[in-house]
Order: sequence, then C-alpha cells, then structure tokens
Amino acid sequence: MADRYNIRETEEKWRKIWDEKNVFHVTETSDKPKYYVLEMFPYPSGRIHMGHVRNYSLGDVVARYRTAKGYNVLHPMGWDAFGLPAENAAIERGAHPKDWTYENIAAMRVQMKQMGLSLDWGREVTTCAPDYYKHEQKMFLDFLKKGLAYRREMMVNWDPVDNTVLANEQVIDGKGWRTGAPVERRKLNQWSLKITAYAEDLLSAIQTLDRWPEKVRIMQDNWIGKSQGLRFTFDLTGRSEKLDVFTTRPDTLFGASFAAMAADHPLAKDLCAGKDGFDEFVKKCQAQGTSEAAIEQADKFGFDTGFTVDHPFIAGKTLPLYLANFILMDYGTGAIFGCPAHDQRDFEFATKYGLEITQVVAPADGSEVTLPYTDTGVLIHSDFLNGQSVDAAKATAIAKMESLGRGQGVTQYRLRDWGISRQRYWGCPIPIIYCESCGVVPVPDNQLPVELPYDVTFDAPGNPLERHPTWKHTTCPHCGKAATRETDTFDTFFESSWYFARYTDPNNAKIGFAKEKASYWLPVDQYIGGVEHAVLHLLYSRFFTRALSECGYMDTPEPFAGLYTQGMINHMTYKDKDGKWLYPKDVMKDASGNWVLLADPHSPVTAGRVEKMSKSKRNTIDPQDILDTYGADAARMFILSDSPPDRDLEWTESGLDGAWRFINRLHRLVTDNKNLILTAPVGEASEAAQKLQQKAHQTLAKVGSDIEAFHMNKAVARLRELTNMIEAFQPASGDTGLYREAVEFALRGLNPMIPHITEELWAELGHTTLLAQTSWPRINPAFLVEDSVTIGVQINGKLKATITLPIDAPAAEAEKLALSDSGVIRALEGKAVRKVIVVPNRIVNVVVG
RNA sequence: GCGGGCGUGGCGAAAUCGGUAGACGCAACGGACUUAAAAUCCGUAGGGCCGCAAGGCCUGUGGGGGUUCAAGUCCCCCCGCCCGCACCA
Repeated sequence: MADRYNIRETEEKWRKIWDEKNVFHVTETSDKPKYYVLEMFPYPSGRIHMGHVRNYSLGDVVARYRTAKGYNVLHPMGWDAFGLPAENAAIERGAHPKDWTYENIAAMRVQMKQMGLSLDWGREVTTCAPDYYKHEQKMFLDFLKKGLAYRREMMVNWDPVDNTVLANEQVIDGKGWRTGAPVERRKLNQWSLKITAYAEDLLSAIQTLDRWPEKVRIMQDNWIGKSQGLRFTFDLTGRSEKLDVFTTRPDTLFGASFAAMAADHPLAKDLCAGKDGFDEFVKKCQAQGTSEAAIEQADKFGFDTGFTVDHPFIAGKTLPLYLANFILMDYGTGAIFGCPAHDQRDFEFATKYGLEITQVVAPADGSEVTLPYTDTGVLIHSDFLNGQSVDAAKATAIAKMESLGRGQGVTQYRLRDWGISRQRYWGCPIPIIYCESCGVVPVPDNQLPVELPYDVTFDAPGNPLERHPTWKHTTCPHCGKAATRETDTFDTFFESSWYFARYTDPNNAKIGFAKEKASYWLPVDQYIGGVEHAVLHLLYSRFFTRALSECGYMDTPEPFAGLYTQGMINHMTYKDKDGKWLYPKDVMKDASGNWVLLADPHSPVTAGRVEKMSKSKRNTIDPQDILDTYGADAARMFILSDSPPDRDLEWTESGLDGAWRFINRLHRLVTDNKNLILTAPVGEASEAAQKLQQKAHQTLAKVGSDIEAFHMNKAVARLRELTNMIEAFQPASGDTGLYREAVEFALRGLNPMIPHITEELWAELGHTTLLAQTSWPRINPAFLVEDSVTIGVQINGKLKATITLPIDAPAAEAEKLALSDSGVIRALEGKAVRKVIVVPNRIVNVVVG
C-alpha cells in the first residue's frame, strides 16, 4: 500500500512543526478575548490510560476550536505529583518517590505529546517541585493569620503495626490493607482549614454556576447540607445532667416519644459505663458500616439507658433516653428526640421497642394516612400548635423555646472543616515549628520553602520524616532555642486546589501567581474531567478561591465558570477456560466467530459483560498500542464519535477501525483529486455544486454549535456526511471552485478532532500557513436558510406521503398539494375528510372520519 | 432508604418549543475487483406480511393507561439498569 497514508511519519512531522513554531504558546498581551480551557491534570502513574485520552481529546477539540474562533486560548498541562502511590512504589520496589515520580512524568509527557494536543508546554506545572509548593506553604501561613487554618483533634484510622494513619480506602473490613491488623480509631492533632466559614457562600453561589452539570451542583448542595432547625436542651429527670439536641422538625415536639444519643456521646459513657451490655452495644455500633446507605438499610437498634428526660412543653411527661445506632456524634449535637409518627427511622425504632406513637401532623384535606407520615400538613394533638401548618408550627415552636430561654433556632450544615494533615513523606511539608517555650511557630517567609529531604528510608514503619536523623530538628525562629518541625504534610487536594491559578503565571518565583495574570485568565472558561471529583476537588478549589481572595491573592468569585464531566470508558471482559481474566489483546475471534486465545486458537474464551476498564478485570487497552498502530487522529476520532461525551463509551476495535478507515478515505479523497481541487473553474457552477457549497456552510455552522454544546459525536457525524457528499460529487468544469471550498471546509471542520491529517492535507493543497492557526470559516448566513422543505402528509396521524414545497408556503397551498398526491388520494378513497391540519413547514395531517 | 440519571434496530447512537423515528457509524448480508486473501468500491437492511415486480398493508422507541388532529418527546402508574450518599435528626 504505497499510497497509504503514513501516520507515524506525518503525525510526528506536524507535531514537530507546531512545536518549533511555538504555535500554542500564549501570553496575556492580546487584543482577542481570552478563553481558558483546562482538563483535570493527571496523577503521574507512569502511563496514560483511555480515560486520559478521552479527557484530553475533548479539551483539545474545545481549545483548537476556540482558537480558530478567534480567542486567545490558554490550554496548559501539568502533574498532580504528590501522593500515596509514590510511597507504595518506594516500599514495594525500593524506588525513591521523587525519582519514581519524575520518571513517570517524563514517560507520560512523551505519551501526551504523541496525542498532538494543542498545549502550551511552557506552562507545565509539577506540584512536587519546591518551586511550586513553596507558594502553598506561604498560602497556608496566610490562612493561619486570617484564622482560616487551625489545629484541632480529629479521629483517624490508625494501623498499629505500620504505625501509620490509613486513608479510608486503605481500611478493608476494619483491617489495615497491608498489615491486616485491626484498625484503631485514634485522636490526633491535625491542621484544618475553615471551609465551614464559607458554607453559606459556597452553597448560594452554586446558583451562579449555570454552566455546570445539574448533577454536580446537586451533589455539592447535598454535601454542604444546609438545614434549619431548633437546638434545645432536655433536662434529665431528677438529675443535674442536660442533653442538647438538634431537630429539623420542632413542630413535632408534641409527638415526641423518646430521646436518643450516639453511642459515643460523652454523656453515654457517664450514664452507662459498667451497665450490662453497654460495651457490647458500643462495639456493635462501631462495627456497623459507616456509609449512609448502610445505616439507612441497617436494622435500627438501641440501648435503654434507664434514664428519662423531661418533655420541655408537657409538665410531668418524661421520655425514655436511649442510645441508638443511627445517631451520629458528628452531626448536630449527637442527640435527638424521636417522633415516630413522622420519621421513618424513629418509627422503626419505636415499633421495635414498643414506644408510643402519637400522630401530630395530619394532611390539610383531612384524608387518612398510614404512619409514618412525613409530608406536610396541619398540627393536631399539639396544644398551642394545633391548627398551624408545619412551617408555621416550626416557627412557633422555635419562638416559644427562645422565649423560655431553653433553645434557639439554628442553621446547621453537614459540611465539616477540611483536615489537611497527612502523616506521610511524599507531600508538601506543613511550615510549622514547635518550640517548647514559644509553642506553635509559623516558619518565617524567608525560610520558605521547607523542603522535603531526599535521604529518607522506607524500611521501617511510620513516617520517614519523623525518623529522619536531622530534618525535623531546627531552631525556634522566635527564641532561637532547639525546636522541631511539623512532620506532617498536606493532603494532596491542597496542591490541586490552586494549580489552575498557577498556570496563569507558572514561573513566578516570588508569589504563587501575579494577581493581574490571574485576573486576566480566570475563571477557567471550560473545565473538563471525571465526575469522581464532583465534590471534594471542586469544592476545595471553590473554597481556595475564596480564601485566597480574602488573603489578597486574587479577586475571582468562582474558579470554574464552565464544567463538563465525561463518562467512563468501558470494554468487554474476557475469561479463559479456568475463569482467569484476559487482556483484550490476548484474545481473538476465530473463523466461526468464537472467542479464542490468540496464542492458542483451540483454547476457548468466554466473553463477558461490558464493564468499566479496570486493571483487576484486565479489560484495558493501552493507549500507547493504539497511538503506535493507528495514530493519534484515529484514537481521537473514535473516542469523540459514537457516544455523547458525558455517557459511558464502549471501546471497540471495530469502532476504531471505522475511524481509521475514515482518515484514510479522507486522505485519498484529497490526494486522488488534488489536481481537480486545485483547477480554476471555467464557467458557471452547477446547481449540484451550489448544493454542495450550501451543505458545507450548513455543516460548519452546526459543527460549531455542536462543539460549543459538547455534542462531539454529532459534530463528527455531520462532518462524515459532508465528506460522503463530497466523495460522491463529480465536479464539472465550472464547479471546481466550490468543490475546493467544500473540501477545505471539511478539513477545517475536522481539524479540532483530527489535527494531524487535516494539517497534512491543508499543506497538500498548497497552503503555506498552518491550519492550526487558520480561523474558522466564515459562514454565509444565506446558506443556512433552505428555500424549500419536504414535509410529511399524514392521514389520521399516519404517514402516507411526503411533499416538497417552498419554505413558508401558505397553508392553503400545502393542503392543495397534499390532497393532490396520488398516494393520498388513493388512501382517502371512500373516506370523508373532516378536517385538514396544516402546520407550515412541518406537517399536513388529514383527519378522516 | 434518600438523591440523581437512563431505557430507541443485532450494537453505539440521531431525532425532544409534540409534527416524515432510526441521521452518522459498527457489525451483517449480496455483488465488483483479485489466482486467493487483505484493502477498496457498489448495493441491501427495524420487525412481520402480501406481491414476479413497481409497490402496498400491519406493527414498532422498557410495560400499562391518559391528553392531542398528531406522543420517543407531555401527564399518571409500573418494571429494569446505572451513579452518588460525609455514620442525613
């Protein structure tokens, strides 16, 4: 196949040219409007995966398209380079985290460059570099000054064998993943950021994020979890202890039949220590699943303390006090009152323990209800609340409590402050010094950065920084006496909470970024990434933007104006005859269409479900293999076609083949017809050529709006249609000008998706400027309006014929034409026409009776 | 359990201010080229039925009801699948 398109060589050639000409380099000095496209930066695991390919292909389409549309486009890339995998590699393979990380970055950079992305590599950011993290140490100290950072005691998962804190995902069935030792809950002093200070703002500003997926906005809303309610105090009957409770349903107080608190409530121990079954109950609570789903579906159970509390409004009435497994110490006050008639959990609990159930809310229309009834209504059996609506009764109950001085209306959030201390080596050191005389002392600015030492070992349990012979020993900046450094490092979400701002000024040695540059580029106009970051990363970044603004770094209300979350990449799974998972590249279809082993065609293979690509199921495709054999354009095109980007995509070899075939066809279309394309037209253009021209203009207009709406699959389909039409077109001597225009429109429309081949063919047609720097075609609006339209003719709603008539033709004309259609006449034979409905340019419907 | 989403040919999907369902592609089948294959090109195609054919009839967007001249699209009920959930007061 000598005339076959040589991908490797050609793609490589154009990447080199883009690189040499510095095509994707941008500055703030431009009179074009700015556009900031950002894909979530990768963790440098060593190799890119298909999720990356999808993410960056999407971003690159947006970046190249916006560039063509005349924007000054910032499209940067970097590395989220701190994190646990580097330490695991150190422990498992003896590699140093730093060396391992930098080697991975080098390898992945090569792969990413092979994708032909329009990135400004001059802005590459690596978060594990002291040049980067020194700025966030400064930010932390600024937060500290503003009271946005503080220390508090927090519960952690502690592995007693490794002497280390475990992340939640490192706890498997209550045991450490590596040691298998039962995990202890331990209290540690931890640095925290006061994200709760912005709870209200983070919540209300969600409304301004109108270019975010609704799904993500709802998740953030739920995460912040605002609720209004009443906080009040129960007196324990005949005792001095008091119990604070929080409720969102103060209106149901007269239906209260018990009070309950968390097993680890401080009062629980005071009241129940030594009681029969208490320890066992606490253990049972700790052993139960901690997820919301688990709690919701778990059986409700409790422990009767034997004490009672006094009802605040009903003199002489007492309520039994329980410990209950569905009460959480972290939320509200860790204690509630139960109203079984109007709460599902309370109902289950009361039924189980034979507690009274008093209905206090009834539907406004007086209809019968089955309990528990959680809808709104009017109050009954509730003394001074009787007859009030639920909302009014809530307000009345709160007012009454406040006037009695026993409680008050409060706003509660589920959001908790962000604990940022990690007992790990491969993270940014927290710039704090502990002095016996002066206490907690911030590291002075002129001593930043506090750098990670390189000479550490991973042969013993615990944090290497803690064991390092000299690193943590220093002197107190205040008194000069011997002191020790904080050995904890930042949560790695810290780095990713401001990297988007660093890209605007990546080489600034003095400060994280200059305010003017951040103001110019931010907010990110289009952020693209996986939905798995819908809450934490995005919320932390929103918080940082606020906190940094308060500290004078920037003045941007929100970091990401537009957000797009892509779907996952799935692939069929395969198992061999022994039930072991097989890689797709190790299987094939034999002559009769059965799956067999590539290495042994007699050995059958079972093909299973299409599932998310995962290492454990081995249903992964290595992008490197695809890039090497099919090239970047084919990989990009396939991953963009077929499925809408927010949906899961099934990766198939045949689909990829289809993209590959298209690229080769496009290549043949241009090279085989090159002379014809470049021949100057003689005489008038034919009607067919004008139709082709119109199609080209219409296509490009729609491709533009498709890309802006992230309908990449539709954009690809339309461009294929245009290409099909061009292929089928035989230009006459007067047509070559319009023929050329159509071919070039196709290349220009396809360029954001398949930049290499289109650049090659553009040059082939004699252009000396780069397609990557060519603006989007000017669309002639006259071509966007059709002069005729083909509409359906229905009889009683069923299609019988189609008619073609001028656009905006009068209804009478459409009716006349429809009724004169031979098919329609035949279908109407012997039937009485009752009515003819004509919707201009849409439909004619003949109603017969 | 709560919250969100989805369900259209053999497959991925188009079409949603209600107005010709299945664009585009994959797989399949038939044909051309070839000694043969690959590649490429041309053609067929939701399902069922009638017809030599041209063509025609019926049916069809998870299931059941409803609104409408007209429903994939709007309303009600049901079924199935997927995602999120910090131990929600």
